[in-house]
Amino acid sequence: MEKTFNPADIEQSLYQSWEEQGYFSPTGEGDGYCIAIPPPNVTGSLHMGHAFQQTIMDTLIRYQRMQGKCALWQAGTDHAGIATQMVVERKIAAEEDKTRHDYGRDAFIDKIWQWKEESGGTIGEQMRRLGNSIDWSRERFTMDDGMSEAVQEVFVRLFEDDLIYRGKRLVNWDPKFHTAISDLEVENKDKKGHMWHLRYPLADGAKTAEGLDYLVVATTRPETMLGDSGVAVNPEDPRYKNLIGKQVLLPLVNRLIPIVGDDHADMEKGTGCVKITPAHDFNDNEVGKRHNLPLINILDKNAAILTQAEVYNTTGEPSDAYSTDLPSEFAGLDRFEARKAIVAAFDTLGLLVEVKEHDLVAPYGDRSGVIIEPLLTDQWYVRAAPLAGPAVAAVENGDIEFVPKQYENMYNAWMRDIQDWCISRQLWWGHRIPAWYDDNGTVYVGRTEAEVRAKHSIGNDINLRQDDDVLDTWFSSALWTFSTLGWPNNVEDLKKFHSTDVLVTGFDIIFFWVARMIMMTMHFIKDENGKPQVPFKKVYVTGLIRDENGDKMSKSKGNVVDPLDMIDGISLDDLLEKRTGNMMQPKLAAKIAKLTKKEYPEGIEAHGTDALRFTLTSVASTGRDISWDMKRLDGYRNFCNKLWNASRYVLMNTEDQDCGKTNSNMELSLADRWILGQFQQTVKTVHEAFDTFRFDLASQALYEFTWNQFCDWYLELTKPVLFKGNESQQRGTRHTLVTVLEGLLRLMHPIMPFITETIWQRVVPLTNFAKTADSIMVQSFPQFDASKVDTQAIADLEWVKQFIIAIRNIRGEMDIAPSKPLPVLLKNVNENDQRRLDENNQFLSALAKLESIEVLAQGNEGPASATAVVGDLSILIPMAGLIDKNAELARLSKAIEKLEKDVQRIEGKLSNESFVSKAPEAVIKKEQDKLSDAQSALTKLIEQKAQIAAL
RNA sequence: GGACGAUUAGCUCAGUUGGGAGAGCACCGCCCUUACAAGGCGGGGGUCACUGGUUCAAGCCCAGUAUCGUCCA
Repeated sequence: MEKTFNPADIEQSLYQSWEEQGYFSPTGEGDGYCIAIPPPNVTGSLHMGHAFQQTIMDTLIRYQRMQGKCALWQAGTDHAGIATQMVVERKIAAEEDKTRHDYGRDAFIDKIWQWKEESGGTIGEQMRRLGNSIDWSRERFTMDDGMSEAVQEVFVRLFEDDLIYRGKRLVNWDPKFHTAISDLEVENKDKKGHMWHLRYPLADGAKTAEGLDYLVVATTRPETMLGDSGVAVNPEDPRYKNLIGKQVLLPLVNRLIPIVGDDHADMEKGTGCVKITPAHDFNDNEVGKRHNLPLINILDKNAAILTQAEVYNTTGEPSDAYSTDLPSEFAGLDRFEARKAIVAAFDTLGLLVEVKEHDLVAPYGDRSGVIIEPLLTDQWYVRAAPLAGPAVAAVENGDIEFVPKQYENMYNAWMRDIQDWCISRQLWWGHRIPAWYDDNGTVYVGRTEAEVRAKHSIGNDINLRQDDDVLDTWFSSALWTFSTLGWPNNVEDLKKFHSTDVLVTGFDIIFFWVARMIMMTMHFIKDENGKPQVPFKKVYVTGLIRDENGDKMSKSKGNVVDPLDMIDGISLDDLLEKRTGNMMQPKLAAKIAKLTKKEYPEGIEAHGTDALRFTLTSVASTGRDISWDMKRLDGYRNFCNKLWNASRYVLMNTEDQDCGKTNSNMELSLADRWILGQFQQTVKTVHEAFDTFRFDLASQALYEFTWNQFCDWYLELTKPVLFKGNESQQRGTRHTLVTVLEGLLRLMHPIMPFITETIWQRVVPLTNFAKTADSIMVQSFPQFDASKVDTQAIADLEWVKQFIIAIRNIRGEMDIAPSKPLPVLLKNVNENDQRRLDENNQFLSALAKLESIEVLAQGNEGPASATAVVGDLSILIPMAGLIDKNAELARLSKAIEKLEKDVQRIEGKLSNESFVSKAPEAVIKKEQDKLSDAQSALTKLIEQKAQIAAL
């Protein structure tokens, strides 16, 4: 073996061979166990969130596979409507200077498929680098034939069940992408803006209570006044209530619009008068509905002012309630240009009362980054409320469980007042809506045009045109668990693997995806008794991985760390290029470069996949966010190296030697019996941790055992046996070495697949382990065996450790070279001590580096010595020529002080009457034992100090 | 404004029916001891955000305050 662990040498070839051997396929004899991956965006590349969640999924899958389950990790990607369309649009713009319209819809879609063939596999390749044991033969894509069929089927059935409808509604319109988006895709951000106070003259000589012939409305969006169809005042407002039913003459457009009384107008706020623009504001839309105000649309799909307005009644039918004329000077102006122009026009007319600074909340498209415009359009909706009922119940009754539990609150809160889901998108890339219109605009829904014609007896002479729109990508994602398993055609896998067992995901998509999957799945997938099936039994919610300062990682901040760069390493220059290469703004690039140089002056070293995975599991505690710490990754890389070298030691001492595989004539040392027991405890802890999704505790237990028990103590304890023991002792220890290491590797494998496989291949032939195939990943997972926990051995070895540590402590504090063998004298040796001494002389001498051990006769105080206490036993190291008197006095004083504090504290506790009378007996006993131990040690040290002081 | 979460060593974080404050990294001292210097041995370091309450006993339970974060309005 190499002297240092070099992950790059082993990872890729190992992965390839696993994949070729078909080890990722569900072949186990046991029950089905399935995890459906949250499908990454097909245009995406691997980020830390993926690495985090996928490490957890792979750990779970590998664990369950080794537990004998028929384990399937179902993977794939989603088609990411907007994102993918944009990528390809940018590509044809750059390469051919063409737009998608130059191509036309069909040719453009061909172009996207072509792009997908060439570049859609990127993230899959990256996922392989993580060691993910995904059954790639079952990889799915939300636009593939089977899934498209599922989408179509679901749409049609929901429509037939009256759970999908079409309507002209106000939607969140993205003026950059020219599509509607759902509520969830809107981010509301605080922003500094203005509040304009505009004067609206009253019509027909009406006057306010104060005798004014105008109203003043306050608005943050003056440009929308072109679409006003009313003014609202509070019905209780003494200033204006007499005006309800009267009209104002809308300036610039000279439109007579009514004054209505509505609670929406807040007397305390602004001027108390609110202009109502039902076609461009969600609140106004509600007010308009209540008062039957027409909707006047004044914006086109770019959010620029129309030449002619569109007027509709409240049911969305075209209306001639108002003229469609608009002032020509604003036509074609972008909404923000129009704002300036309209404010200027009001000013000119003397109708601008005042402009105030105002904090407002503006809606932004989460992908486009532009301000969303409420716009009146025809869209398709899923009726959410009926679907939400069973979905809420499933979480309530425990069919679905969130881990950690508190996320159930978040889920419930959202589900309680769930809004209908706008599912149509004005894009080309996606599942085209299976709806057709005749020339009268009547809509027919069906799987194909032929089906529609047949069902509704529409002859071929009648023209039918399919809806141009596609479905929201999340619509297909909502079917993920069952459509990937073959629904609606093949139900075999569905039987075996559905409901899936765990969903591992981030809290940020609980609404987008988790909730919708639950609703859709429960509506469509029923068990043999007709009971709705849940898509997954558990939802393990992870936190976000943030940068070292706790900031969210984002490209524009330039603080993104690529997991592959942690695996392979990257130079500073390459990292700078990666972070600033495609920046539009040079200023930002300079800032990012500076930050990067500061954070990673030497770039990033290679750490390997196993170290990355171990780091990720070790920070996976309870669903909270994680500030990424590169130092921790370094630490776990060192851990890999430690394991590597420990294995190197084991192999050096066992390969080509008799490890007791056939010869059972062997003697186990105390250390052997001890480490076997410690290993069992670790097995137990790891099981418990995995079963409760506490990957951090699993990692911690593995780390603690491997480094602090196996390496620091056990391997050292094998040296005296291997170097000086007899045949059967050596055989026993070799046997234990390979047995424990082999088991440990299997125990660690779910978290660290590569290093464990590599070492295991070398170790397993030396053991009696009956392997079932030629890879660690399909072997059985270690099971806890209480019979192998030898409590006597554990107690004895703890004593041995205490003894050794006591001497090392004196060595360390007294600056005695580790190479200097020490003579040791012992006082107060009881029977048990004597037995332990006799049995472990060799261990003690070797690990504490002793020249001799001598038990002093009763009453013999011994020479002036440095002293330590283990139980009743006093350990003396003669000072002569070795130890400075004052140094030893200082050391003793320190130890005495510490003990005195302990004694004082415990005495205080025990002398407290109410403690003694009320605390459980076990607790009191423990305190009493602690006290007598401390007192006894204290007495010994005080005596010792006096003796030395007297010298 | 409402809900939830967080606040523990210099940093990143554990702390599971309330009963001895922990880990990794960083820090200090000694050591190239035949698995490992990406190492070994030893050591220092915390008013568990604050205030009050319950209890024999509070990092943990309760109430309030502060700061930060997230979601919702």
